[in-house]
Amino acid sequence: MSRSNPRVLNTLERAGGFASAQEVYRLMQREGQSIGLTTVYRALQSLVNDKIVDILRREDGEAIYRLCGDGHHHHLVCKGCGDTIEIEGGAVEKWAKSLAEEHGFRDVGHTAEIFGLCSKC
Amino acid sequence: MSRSNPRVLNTLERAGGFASAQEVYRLMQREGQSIGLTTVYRALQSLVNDKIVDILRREDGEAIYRLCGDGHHHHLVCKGCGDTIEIEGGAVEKWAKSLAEEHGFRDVGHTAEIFGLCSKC
DNA sequence: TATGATAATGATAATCATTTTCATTTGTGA
DNA sequence: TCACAAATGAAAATGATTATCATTATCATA
Repeated sequence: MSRSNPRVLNTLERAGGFASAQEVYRLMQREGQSIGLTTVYRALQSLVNDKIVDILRREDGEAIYRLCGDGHHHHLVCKGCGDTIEIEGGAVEKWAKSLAEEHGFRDVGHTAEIFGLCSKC
Repeated sequence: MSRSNPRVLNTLERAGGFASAQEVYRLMQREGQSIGLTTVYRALQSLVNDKIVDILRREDGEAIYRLCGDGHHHHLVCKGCGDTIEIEGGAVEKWAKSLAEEHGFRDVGHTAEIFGLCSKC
């Protein structure tokens, strides 16, 4: 029942490990890969089940899938052109962990994104 | 131009200060209040602009509106029961601001939420 | 009190991401 | 080759949110 289509995973990787289902689909289309939107959704969902990717939300509620595992990082996103810069967030990691422990939370994750207008926009 | 309809705010309060637009609308309907869905959305959006309520997301992406006190803060949310704790994020504020400036971004905002399982769940 | 400008309202239609349905294709083992 | 289960994807359904646009309420002023 492993629907973790390798082409989808590969595309997500090449997208910087950070993209929505629609974006993965459009990217594959543009590259001439033949795939259906449904399959993209199913593959991504399967990757989430297998804990290979993480799911979080954009400001408008659209789901974005993120390769998780070792290199945990955050993003600086331009609201104008959508350009994204990956950044390290050491301070945030510690902040999140200590606060969660302080309140007796376990199995803790966090999201932290910065958005604004880049110099070009 | 203040569209912060007081009936909507009042309903959100009575809903425990934590509900989606659809829920606020359905609640008002059930109570026999005559109001349109559009107005509910506009009123909630206006309350967000006025920083009277906060917007965050359910796991399925639906927006939930949340009465908040003054001041910018973040949330520690339980994935099990939905219980939410408001927290200060001094470290995060500085982190976001300095990183954004470093990359030449302006008009900057950020999100930072921590989620996990609380001690009860 | 009329009048008119402006803001507020809400029914309806449009949008957009996501999920369901279902028929078809593909892979695999007998 | 045959049969059968899993995978695929086109198209329709769903559900939240937003845009349109005509109508209605407000309110200052003539």
